[in-house]
Amino acid sequence: MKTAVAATITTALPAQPQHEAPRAKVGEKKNREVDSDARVILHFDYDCFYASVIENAHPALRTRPLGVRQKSILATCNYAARARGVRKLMPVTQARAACPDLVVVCGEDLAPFRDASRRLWAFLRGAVAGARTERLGLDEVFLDATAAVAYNRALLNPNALHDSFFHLSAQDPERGFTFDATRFAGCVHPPPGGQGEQHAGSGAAVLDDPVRVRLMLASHLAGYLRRRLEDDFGYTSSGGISTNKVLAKLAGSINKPRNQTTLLPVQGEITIQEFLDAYQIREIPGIGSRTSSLIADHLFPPGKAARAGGQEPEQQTPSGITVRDVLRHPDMSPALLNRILDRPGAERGGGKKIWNLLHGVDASEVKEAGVAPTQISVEDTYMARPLNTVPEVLRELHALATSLVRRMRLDLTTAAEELGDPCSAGSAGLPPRTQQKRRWLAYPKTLRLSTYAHPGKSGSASPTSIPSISRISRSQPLPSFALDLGRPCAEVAERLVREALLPLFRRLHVGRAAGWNLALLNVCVANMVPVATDDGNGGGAAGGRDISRMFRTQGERLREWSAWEDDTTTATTASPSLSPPRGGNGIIDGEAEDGAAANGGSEGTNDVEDAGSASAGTEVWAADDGDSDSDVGWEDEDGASVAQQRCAACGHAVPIFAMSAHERFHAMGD
DNA sequence: CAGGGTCTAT
DNA sequence: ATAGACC
Repeated sequence: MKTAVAATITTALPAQPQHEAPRAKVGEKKNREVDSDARVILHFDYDCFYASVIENAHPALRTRPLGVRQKSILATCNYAARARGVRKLMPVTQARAACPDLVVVCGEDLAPFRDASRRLWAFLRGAVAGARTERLGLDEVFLDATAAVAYNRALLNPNALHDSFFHLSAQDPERGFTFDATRFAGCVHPPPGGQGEQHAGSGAAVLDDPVRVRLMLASHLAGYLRRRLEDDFGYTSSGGISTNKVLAKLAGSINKPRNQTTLLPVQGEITIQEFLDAYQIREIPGIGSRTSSLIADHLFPPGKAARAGGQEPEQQTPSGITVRDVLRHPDMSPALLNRILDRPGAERGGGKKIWNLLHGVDASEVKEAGVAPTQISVEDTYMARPLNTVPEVLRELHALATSLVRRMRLDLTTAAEELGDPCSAGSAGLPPRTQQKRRWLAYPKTLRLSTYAHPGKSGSASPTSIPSISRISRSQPLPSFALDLGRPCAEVAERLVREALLPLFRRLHVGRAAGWNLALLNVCVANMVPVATDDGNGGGAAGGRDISRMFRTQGERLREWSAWEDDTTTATTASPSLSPPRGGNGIIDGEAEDGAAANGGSEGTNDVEDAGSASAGTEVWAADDGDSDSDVGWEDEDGASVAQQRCAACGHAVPIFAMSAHERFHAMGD
């Protein structure tokens, strides 16, 4: 049946062009590596992610200006706060000055963010058969939808474009959504209407340009996925749709909160290049601060004439140098960039890579990440009061080691499914009180300790531009007792400190017995070795995702889509609900405790005082927990109210989609 | 500045 | 094994 549907529609369509000629590209004659527009890449960026996680756990905060604090700065803030002048990375004091009733929540424990990120990612990776997904940090995801888009393009019926159906799986024809193929979903850049552009509405005319059709289809896919992220999980996002990663990401930033943009490369380089030209080079993903300043310094040597903008000698940070400035520079070429960027440790084809990025060319693939991380690290900074004595260092090492061991157990183990033991068949109710048996998915071979000395004190370096003399590290094999699941985290951690971390510390700081002025400690495990499993593929890196490889070649994609193995198992097991075995606090408690803790001394005080005297902080928490309702009703865009449930634990009214997140926070606090 | 994380080059 | 660059 399923195949019948597909086959019918397929044969009703004219055969696909065997190969679409790649557009001519900058530097095409030199090099074949320039990417054709063959791919379709989506980029998702969850709007102010940390703040959204907090809001989902405490919906009453949604309507209030909210900032998420890490140490003394705001890691992020919601849009209500931004409307009142609060910005990302703004010092807390400054933010409070700008917005006195700002609600500030501590975001130093990343566990809730990590958890939310993983669930959203699990959804995205299971949503589109044959797609590969890559996570960038906690709040961004790339999705290579080339195969799915090709499949759906072949199924398009030119006579019923308004009533199209996007298939998310070739196996299950029911899985998908309807859409209007005569238009794009969301915004398009450059905006329609310019140049000699046809209006998109005119029937099959739209189908003429293959790249355009693919991106149109992809825009609907992105729109659908974003809607589900919002409706099912409570997370709004910004989406970018284009033909490679760098363009997709840039596209997504054009229309920021809760919107999406499809970047059309179709009018040839001119459009794309004009679009890119105005960006400061630092804003191009893949061009970091180091590269930017090397280029800026070369083009406009410091101490010489002012720049095009005629600005004052600003910080060298944003540099003001635009893509156009670089590309218009006399003699500019990949080779010149290579020379500019050449330094010990520099990437080999570095100049060419930057050159390509500046032209919107990016051949890098969307890398499907493994289930297990390749590295786990835990760190804390001590800018306000650097560490100088052995007892201080020991105390911090112990704290770090404890959370490291906890993280290892959380992220590197999985519930052990006893293969020959169907005892656990009644799995709905786990055996009460018994520890869930866990098994290592992968284990780290290496333990590393890094430190870095306070820049301002005694170790004089120019604090502004060069963070060069920063981290130093030593590593050694991870002792095997670290993998002992039978002992409490704290016990393992203690032994780890004594037998491994302290020796590493001595190796790092030979000579001085004290007085290191340490502003940072980082403990890390790395070099993960996948543990073999019975299911045929190693539990680690690429496990189980090889199948997506099958969809890469154009010629075979249809057949492969039809041959797609049932992916429902992967989809459902992809969202592991590891119950957090943490004894920690909810975020709110964490904030209160943070302020009261003896630990920091310096930065906690502000929060406590503010919370106590200034109305904002505590009031909200109190109202949030106890008083069930001054609650502003939940409304969606049109003002219709959103279905809510009462939380059994706290009685708070919570939108249904947010309930699971809300409950998790209770679970963590208890 | 924060707290992580990934990849690359020696 | 260690550092650097990017996010």
